[in-house]
Amino acid sequence: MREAPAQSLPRIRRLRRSELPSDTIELARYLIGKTLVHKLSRVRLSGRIVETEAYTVGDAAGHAFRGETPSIRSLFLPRGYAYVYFTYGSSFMMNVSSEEAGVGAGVLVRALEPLEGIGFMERRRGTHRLLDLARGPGRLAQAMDIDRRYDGVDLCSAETLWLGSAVRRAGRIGASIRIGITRDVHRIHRFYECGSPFVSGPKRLCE
DNA sequence: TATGCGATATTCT
DNA sequence: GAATATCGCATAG
Repeated sequence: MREAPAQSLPRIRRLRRSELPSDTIELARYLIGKTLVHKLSRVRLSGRIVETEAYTVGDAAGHAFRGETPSIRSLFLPRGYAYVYFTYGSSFMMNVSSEEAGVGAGVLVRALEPLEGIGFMERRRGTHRLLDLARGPGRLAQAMDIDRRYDGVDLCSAETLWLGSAVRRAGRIGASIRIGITRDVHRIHRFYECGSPFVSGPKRLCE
């Protein structure tokens, strides 16, 4: 498998914090179509964000619901910081903090369309199936080599892991209930690019 | 395609 | 001890 030449992509510009909407749900929608970039010493990994979920203030499904503890402190940073945690004994997941300092809320990045470093992602994931590289939050973190080292980093200024501009306009954005939660299940806080095969979850949630 | 289950580790009760 | 913002494999249809 050969990698797509990076020069075929439009230049990816780092997003400034002032460009990020200061509301959790607006940020979740805004991030669809934007890029997540991880610069390693020899490769650059990047992918187009196609699926997110919002975990707002007062949301019983959100980790910040019961107040600040050391393990979730990154959710209480200003918008644009990474909150990375480990769960189910096997998966890391990455959120983007989404409110002002001291307020706990975030956006879970659930799926990417791989753009750069696809060979590296294939090796990390142990598969050559493009659709399975970053479809789902745990797979995404594994493909992008994201773990707790990145908990608390500023995605608007970090040298290694950052949010970038869109390489092409997002299609129509759909909304649905969220996946894998047991509390506040009714909230329509999941967003995705309609028709993208890189979106996770059952088909009935992708219309 | 859809559903079910076990694995696994960190955190909170 | 219980719960968990999941995954991958198994099985049935």
